[in-house]
Amino acid sequence: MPSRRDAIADDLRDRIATGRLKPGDRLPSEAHLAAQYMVSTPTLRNALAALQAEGLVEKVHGKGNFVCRPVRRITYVGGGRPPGTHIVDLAPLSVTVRTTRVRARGHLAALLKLPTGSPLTEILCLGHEGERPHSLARIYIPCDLAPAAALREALPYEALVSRLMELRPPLAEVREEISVRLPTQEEASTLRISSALAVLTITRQTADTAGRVVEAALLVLPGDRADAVFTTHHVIDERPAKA
Amino acid sequence: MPSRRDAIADDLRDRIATGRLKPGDRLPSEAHLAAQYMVSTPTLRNALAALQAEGLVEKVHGKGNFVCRPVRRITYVGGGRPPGTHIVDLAPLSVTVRTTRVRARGHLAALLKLPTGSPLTEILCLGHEGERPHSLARIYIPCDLAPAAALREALPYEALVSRLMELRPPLAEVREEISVRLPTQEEASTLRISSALAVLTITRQTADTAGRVVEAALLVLPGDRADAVFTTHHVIDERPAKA
DNA sequence: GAGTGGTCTAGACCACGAG
DNA sequence: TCGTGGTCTAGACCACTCA
Repeated sequence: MPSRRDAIADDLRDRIATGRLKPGDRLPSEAHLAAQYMVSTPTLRNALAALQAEGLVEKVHGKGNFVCRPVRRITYVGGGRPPGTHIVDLAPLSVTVRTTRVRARGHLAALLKLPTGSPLTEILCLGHEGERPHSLARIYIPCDLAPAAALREALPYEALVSRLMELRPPLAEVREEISVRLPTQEEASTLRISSALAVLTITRQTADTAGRVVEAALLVLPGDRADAVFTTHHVIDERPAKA
Repeated sequence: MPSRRDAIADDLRDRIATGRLKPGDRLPSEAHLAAQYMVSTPTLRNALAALQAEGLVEKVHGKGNFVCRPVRRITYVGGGRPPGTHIVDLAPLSVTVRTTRVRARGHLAALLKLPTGSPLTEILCLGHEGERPHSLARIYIPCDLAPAAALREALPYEALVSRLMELRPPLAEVREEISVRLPTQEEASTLRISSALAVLTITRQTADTAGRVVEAALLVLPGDRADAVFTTHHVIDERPAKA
């Protein structure tokens, strides 16, 4: 037997799917809905929490619950092909960039294969689509490969990427590790997502032909709208069936 | 000001992190904890729900709340290198396999680039580690490439994989699409995870040298213990800076 | 049957947003 | 100020597990 919470969530999902509730619409107040479904407020709120975790409904304190606009999906394309933006390749995208200098420590030092304390340039990117932020990237580069002076704050994102291309030796290997977790409180507020909405994280390690790690990137993408795609080409089987 | 729920969750997290609560331990009953923290049961349960979503605590109806054993992380290695298991490469792993015949429809047909209704062999894999299931894979192969007769139910997983290697033409391209979502109710119960724990899904499309899709795979991995890793090698820059 | 978690109720009080 | 959601309470009743 489905719980009332699930029944209500299903009904609301259906109302949204069939367009009886349209994107951007404000739902009736929780008290109203609770009366309508003849349940108590906590039960109704539980149902809404489910929809919220699915990214269907957005709660705004003091205003109400709103049907989320169907989000344009963000596709992260893996493998870091030399030319081309690599964070996200979608049109109406603005990226806020902030560059600072930090020092490698802990996990980051290991990722870059540098001793703790090595100076790094940190590039903080916040991708936007219209008003809504939708991706967060922290890129770390050893200072000698990207002196902060060469990456002025004022540089727009596109310029920054091509600047990096010039500065760095040709890339040879990209390793991308993907995992899922709940956002930190900071990430949730930066991305303006519910802290119950899981995020896709990509840890990217880029090495040059000599095997030196020239960049480490930590990307955080909201799980409700992010995909990652990897395409691997197998150049002709050189060693036919070894095992 | 942190809510009581968060304060309690933080405290319990800390108790687990510092080993005052050990993996496998049963927590005091909810009523007991509620009294201890001087909150009502719903509030305490909210705190536990947070830990549950993080995979730190497992609730067992009628028995109690238990600290999860630190899960061995599952690493999915992308790029489908010809030899080698591709779902998961960890040692104490048993896979339950079930083979059936189905017909392509909807999304699946598109994925395989086959007309709707085409006969397929479905291979259902459930990866285990000890008692606990930890990965779910549905693999679809056009029947002519893998006649069900050739893949008998009795085949263990390893044998099945090598059998497939023999049957199919050499693979040329693997496309893997990754996303995050909440598990379906069925997936949650099959994997024995909370339905609030996001899963990592991998949709893998494998094509042969002629561009024909020879396999589609839908993988579902619990978000609290699954990673995916992709390594891309850039063979020498053949076309130096096109754009 | 005793103890556990699962679900739900019918309120209370606070914090936020807008007029 | 008023309506909204955010949090919390102190119970009730049911379902499951285990002795």
